[in-house]
Amino acid sequence: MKPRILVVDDEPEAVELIEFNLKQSGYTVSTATDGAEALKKARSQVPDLIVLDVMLPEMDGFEICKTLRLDASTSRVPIIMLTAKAAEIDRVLGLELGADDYLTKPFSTRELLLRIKKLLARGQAGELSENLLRFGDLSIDTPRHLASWREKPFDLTATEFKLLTVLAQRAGRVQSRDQLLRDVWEYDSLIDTRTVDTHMRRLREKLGPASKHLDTVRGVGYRFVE
Amino acid sequence: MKPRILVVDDEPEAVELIEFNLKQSGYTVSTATDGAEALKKARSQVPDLIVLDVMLPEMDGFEICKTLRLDASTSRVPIIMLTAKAAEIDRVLGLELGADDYLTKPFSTRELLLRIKKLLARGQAGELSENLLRFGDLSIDTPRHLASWREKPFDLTATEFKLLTVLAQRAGRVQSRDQLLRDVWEYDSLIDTRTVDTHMRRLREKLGPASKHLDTVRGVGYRFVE
DNA sequence: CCAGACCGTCACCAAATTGTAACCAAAATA
DNA sequence: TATTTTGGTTACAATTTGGTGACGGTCTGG
Repeated sequence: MKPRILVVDDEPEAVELIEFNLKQSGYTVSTATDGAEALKKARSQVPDLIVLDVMLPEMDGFEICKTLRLDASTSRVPIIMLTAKAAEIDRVLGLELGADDYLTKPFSTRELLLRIKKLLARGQAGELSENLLRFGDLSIDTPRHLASWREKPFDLTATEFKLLTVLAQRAGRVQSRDQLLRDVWEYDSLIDTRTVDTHMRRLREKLGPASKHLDTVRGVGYRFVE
Repeated sequence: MKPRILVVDDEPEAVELIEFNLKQSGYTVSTATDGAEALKKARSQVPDLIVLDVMLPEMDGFEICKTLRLDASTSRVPIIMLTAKAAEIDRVLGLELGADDYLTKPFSTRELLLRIKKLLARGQAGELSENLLRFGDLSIDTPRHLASWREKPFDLTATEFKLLTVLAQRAGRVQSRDQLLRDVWEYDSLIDTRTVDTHMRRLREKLGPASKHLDTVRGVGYRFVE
């Protein structure tokens, strides 16, 4: 999936130049030449990154940036500001505006491409790493309470999801049935340890091909393998 | 594209005066001299702004304002109220009516033009983005306390609206009942209660087709899906 | 003061989930 | 090979969970 980038600048030649280079590099590009158009496009199809010139007629880049930050859907889109004056930099990157990077004109295309690449990478890493576990085609998203195989979610019950999560979080290490009972069921007492087996079966059944990640270690317990 | 403005006043001379000045300033103007006519015109071709006199025969400006706010297509049109008494101002601008600005008669034409310009500018720039959540046909406008489906507003109570808002703001992430109690009801205590469920039911009922966004995650809580 | 809106609870019900036991197959052991 | 141990599988009853309708209390605008 090609990342979508919105380029905003009031000078058509500048836009064209950037657009050409970005497309060369494999991005999908949309453009705008004034604030209203920029906001409209940013909202109708939220881009993965925005390149935004500060100097614009009517609504300037600062305004646009601030506005985008206030809107839920666009508040996290990385923004690279293009600015003429070095003096503006602090404001651009500071809390008030919260742009993610800047370039002073004139800038080299290579430089712009590098910054874009960096920001896109950061976005993908940061967002996913924290609460999202990924093992090839299998992904587990804790806050959403969704586990999926190739983006197709499984229909897991609460216990099954927790069991899978606990195992995946300790991927590689064998977990005894007692450990699982403690961590998944939060029982002090001794419920039948065969309960774990039954849940493992159900989990495997629902996971289908993804159940290859669930190993039985005979005489010990279960293990999640990558 | 010239902004369209609807002027409503029962005194023909007043209407004429305003109309003349607005046209001078490059606006397209339509007029009405009573409530029924005003509503009809406002609906048939939604204006970009309405100048509305409070004192009108039969249906007064308050009524019209309220009615316009309830109608999907006109609920966001900025309204400037013309009022004789300073005492009415609170009510005009408050939540009940939600006019966007007011002028006490007599007023200078220059003043009116300034207010109009300000409101129209706001409308184009910030208004839509600021605190407006959009999920396909469903939109939630926090400051206006208005949630709507294809621009048709729901008739939600305060609690229902807040519940919807909190869920939508954390779209995707499951919220436990305890979390919802804390964030929507601002309870500290974790009393066992079915209150959340009941409100979800009422909310779903009112949302109709839009309730497809509201997922139940059995054993965990509720989730707003996009 | 009253009617109506709004809200928190409760009781009930259907459905989903879950723990357990009984049974079977495979692996380990002798 | 026979026996024992371990884990998989099936079935089922008990429990949990959430949806729903109803009720009474409170607040508010008229």
